[in-house]
Amino acid sequence: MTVRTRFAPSPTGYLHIGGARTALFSWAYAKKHQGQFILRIEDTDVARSTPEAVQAILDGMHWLGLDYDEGPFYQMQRMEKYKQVIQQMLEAGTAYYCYCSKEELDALRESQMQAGLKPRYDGRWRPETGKVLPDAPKDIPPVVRFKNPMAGVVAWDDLVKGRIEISNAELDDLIIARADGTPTYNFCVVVDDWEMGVTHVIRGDDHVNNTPRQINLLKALNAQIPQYVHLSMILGDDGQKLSKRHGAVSVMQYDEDGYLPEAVLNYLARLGWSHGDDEVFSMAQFCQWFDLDHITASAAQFNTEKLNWLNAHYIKTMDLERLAEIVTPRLVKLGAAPAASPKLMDVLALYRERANNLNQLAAEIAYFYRTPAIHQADAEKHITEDAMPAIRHLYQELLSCDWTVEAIHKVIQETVTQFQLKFPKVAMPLRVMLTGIAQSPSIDAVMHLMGRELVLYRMSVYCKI
RNA sequence: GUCCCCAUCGUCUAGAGGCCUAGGACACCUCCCUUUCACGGAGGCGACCGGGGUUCGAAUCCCCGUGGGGACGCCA
Repeated sequence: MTVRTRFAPSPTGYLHIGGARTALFSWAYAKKHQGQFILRIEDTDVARSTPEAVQAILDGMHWLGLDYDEGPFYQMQRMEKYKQVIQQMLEAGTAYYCYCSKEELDALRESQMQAGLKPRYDGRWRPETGKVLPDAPKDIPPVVRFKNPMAGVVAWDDLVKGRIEISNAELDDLIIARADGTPTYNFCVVVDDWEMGVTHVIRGDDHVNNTPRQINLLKALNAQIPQYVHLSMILGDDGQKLSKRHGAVSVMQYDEDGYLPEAVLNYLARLGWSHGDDEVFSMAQFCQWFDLDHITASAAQFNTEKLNWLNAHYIKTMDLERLAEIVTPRLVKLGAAPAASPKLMDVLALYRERANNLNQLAAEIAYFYRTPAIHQADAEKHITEDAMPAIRHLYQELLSCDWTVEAIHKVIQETVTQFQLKFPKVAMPLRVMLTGIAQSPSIDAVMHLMGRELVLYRMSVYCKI
């Protein structure tokens, strides 16, 4: 039997980091077993679902490169199927109409909570042999409830958490169709997973409580029960639960913040899963290695610093041409359109090991393509009167020396020697004049990249020549 | 409240009863490299939640406790 997994987000917000990891694991598991990965949009909550959220999820998946073999399927487009199954269940007696009003149910829940009980539907409209049901009120449109077994336990061997058993006494008759006829989440999931032949349900562990209900539903439909894989949640950097109000950001925000998708993916892959001591690996490698046995059952705290490290690693090692492509728009945003000279790829080759995100990288090289912003404190500290004679001399020498890193270095060295200074005494003011700040790669390499004309121009501003 | 889940360095984790004096990675600290900042290299700091069992032997298995989390919707 081929493996079929799915990612089934509800379009009520963007794709966040937890959802992304769930999608990644589902995707990888399908890839690993040459199976299919299905994308299904669970949009039955019409009030909260939006087309913008659908697009945001699609964008997030695309940015991460999580491609799907089937879908996206939209549950709202599958209404006929659901209604058909509900009708069958009604006829088979595995579901029934319930005429309780919302107010009635709220009151019931309230009183049960008061009494210290688990709030549950009390089965007042559940048909039972020998039981007399009240007359159906004409003014209340009924919901449809599933007739959950009263006795026994539901059990499954969760591929992450191990065996989980829940007593049916803990469960109540859940609503599978609202008063307006639209089916509800647990029911749609069951019908879809069944019909789409999903073999492994990989999802967040906030769904473990839904699993026994879904299994009962599946059994009532005589459907095959899939394997369940419940992933524990991802906590924020501060150890707190991620929520819309607190720290849960769109994966697209990572793009905006200068992260590479391969870094985010690699980071996520290692969050809650491991392969010995391996930390850095490609998605191709991940798909070969990925297994359910090494998924952690406990919650994992997100660590931005480790993500930064991975991001830096990928910036340092990725294809230069692609790096240039990605950095260009970020430079433009800073008002520094990359020009013909110096070649962006050459600049990046020298600078990329210094940055751990793309925005920072763009900001660091911007002065090649626009006037540098002079850092006042650095300027005051390094561009001092006693350094100026040497700088002026150097300016003259640079007018005509060979324009190679070695030649430039030699000229600076000779100047330093001639004026009996330490190397930094000349290099630091030079650095600030050319770049605006006191940190840069090797100054001769920077000058070489910058070109004679620009170097002399920026020096001249200070040399009063 | 009821049910369910979880528990190794600050963080992500390795660990399937002896290989554990508990390994790796991020972060942090020191040193080296160096012309500044980085990168890189070499070291260092640092953990099995507590208590009982089982066993010749427990981070690993069992029980209890504690702590954390989740679920209890005509949301998904």
